[in-house]
Amino acid sequence: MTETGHDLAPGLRYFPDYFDRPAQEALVAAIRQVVADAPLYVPRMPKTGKAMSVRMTNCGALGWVTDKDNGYRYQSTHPETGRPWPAIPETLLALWDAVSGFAKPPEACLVNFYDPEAKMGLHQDRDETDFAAPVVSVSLGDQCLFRIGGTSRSDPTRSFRLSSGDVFAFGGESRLIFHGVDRIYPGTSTLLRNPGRINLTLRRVNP
DNA sequence: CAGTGCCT
DNA sequence: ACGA
Repeated sequence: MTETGHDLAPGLRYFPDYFDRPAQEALVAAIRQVVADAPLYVPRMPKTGKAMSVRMTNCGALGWVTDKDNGYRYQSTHPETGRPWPAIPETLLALWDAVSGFAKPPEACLVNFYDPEAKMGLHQDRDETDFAAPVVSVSLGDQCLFRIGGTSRSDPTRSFRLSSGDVFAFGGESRLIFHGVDRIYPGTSTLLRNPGRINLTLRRVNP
């Protein structure tokens, strides 16, 4: 495992190619099982009801969801099936143990599927009740242009071209940084059957 | 403002 | 930069 910490803000950690190809394939198989149980759906913005460009699902005790009427929140059931979210795959729990430095396990794993046109605007992950634990993020499939700023929206930003198997963690002073995905580079990975990218985000929600 | 749509 |  390699960690590139240099030139990154305190609390930000980047592990390029954390997962090798066989591990990525195993992770994709596990995520396919999650999606078979908890289908991808289109999340909607609070108040406007505007569709986001990514499709989402979750695994874990809690999942991050958003809709027009109730906005951003965590809940224990899939918004369309009403069923509890499936368990977080073991590989991801092991990743959390290796990288988070946090004793308690993650409660939520948000699964975001980006097709080639999908984007995610700059935002903070701030719907958790406790920010002591880091957010741990895994990239699978096509490369993307990932942008990170600071804790204020107006802070300057830097961009990274993330590849399949890369892991990013934001903790400490960087737990609440703004971050987003500006573009997907279709055809840059053979991991998935279809062009696009999967992002997995592990979070601790409650203290 | 987890958005869009300009602009350079 | 916007207007929700």
